[in-house]
Amino acid sequence: MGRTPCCDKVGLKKGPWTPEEDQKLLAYIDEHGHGSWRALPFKAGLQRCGKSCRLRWTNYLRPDIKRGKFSLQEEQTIIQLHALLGNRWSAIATHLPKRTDNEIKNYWNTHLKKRLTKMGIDPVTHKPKNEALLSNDGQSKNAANLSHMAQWESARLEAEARLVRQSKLRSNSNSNSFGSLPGPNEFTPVSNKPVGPPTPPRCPDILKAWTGTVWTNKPGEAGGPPPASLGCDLESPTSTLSYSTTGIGDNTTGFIEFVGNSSEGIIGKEEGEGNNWKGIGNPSTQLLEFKDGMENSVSFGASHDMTMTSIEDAWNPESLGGNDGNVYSGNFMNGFTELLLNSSGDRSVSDGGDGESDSGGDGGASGGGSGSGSGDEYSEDNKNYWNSILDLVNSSPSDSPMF
DNA sequence: AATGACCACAACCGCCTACGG
DNA sequence: GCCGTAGGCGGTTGTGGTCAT
Repeated sequence: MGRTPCCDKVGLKKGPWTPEEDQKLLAYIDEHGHGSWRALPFKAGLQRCGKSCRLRWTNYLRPDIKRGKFSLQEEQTIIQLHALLGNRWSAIATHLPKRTDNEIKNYWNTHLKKRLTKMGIDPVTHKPKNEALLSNDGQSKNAANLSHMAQWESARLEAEARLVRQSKLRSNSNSNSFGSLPGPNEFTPVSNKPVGPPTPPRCPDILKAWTGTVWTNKPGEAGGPPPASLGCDLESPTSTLSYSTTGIGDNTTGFIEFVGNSSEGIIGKEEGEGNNWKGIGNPSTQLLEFKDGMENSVSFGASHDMTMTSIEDAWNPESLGGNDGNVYSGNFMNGFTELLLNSSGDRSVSDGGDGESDSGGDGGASGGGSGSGSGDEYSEDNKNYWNSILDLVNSSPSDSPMF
């Protein structure tokens, strides 16, 4: 409040960086690390404020930044994560290695947002634009469920970020060489301030849990979850998940419990605004409980490889509006991606060569989002859209850096 | 060729939070 | 507990490039 901007000092340069300035900044950080950003400009001989230097470094000069066009998969990931997290660009960026939050934000605002709008999908809610006109019943129920899920994942990411911070604080044994590159938002080459090892992007566990809810069979079987090699194959062999609920969205209590063996500590948030986080346990048995205002509660742990027990009520096919008992009946590349790309009209699928045909059927927001149509169509569109998002999580290739 | 509209992206601004004294 | 500082985050603006007329 009322703090003077760091760039108010007379004589400090603003605006685009010159190659010379870039060179100075690079050379200085390469040799000394950035240390205190405030002191850096003077030491490096730059007529810039520290904040400007930091931004230039994190958004442009950092050696682990990938520049250029976003791949199809990156686009999918951004959309899917945005549907879950909203405009939390830094959180989204943690799932897109080598991309900065600023870059993702810009790309969203200039490309993806428009594309979704074109499709007739509200880029904020990721729902069909005039869904508000639709009747309630099952659809709003579904939306409520999805909203809940998004809340969970959002809260989980928040907790995960805390975990990272804590582990960074604990860690004091790693150098800051440029050789091993951490995630985009974790690169902190401070010479005298060791940082933790780069943490690989982690699987959004809760999404797996969501998708898991509709697996009716065992892994590998038809209707069952994909084998570990297809999803996130994270090493936490003793992790378990138990879940019981009488329905998300009603006033009874749902409960998920993750028990893991991660070596990381316990994280938790207590007494949020309307949401309560509770950290329970020790490094070998972690529990994180989330309660929302509706007395639903979910517990997370920093663990993976969950085993689902009972969850039908929350995420059975009916609650998602499916009739065939299989939410994953659509192939993502043939569904959501095509839907997206077709509507964009300015891109072509270049990888894999699939997904170019089969435009009929349940093609989601067909017709470029005409904005008219029956409630049933919207119901289908909405369903397909979200299913595709969930599908993406589920169908990420094993070598995907994202999940 | 000139000009204006539009687009893409780098950079800035202001607020918030964590942290140390 | 209070205060000041540093750093992070998300929204917005500025600027250069491209396209259409």
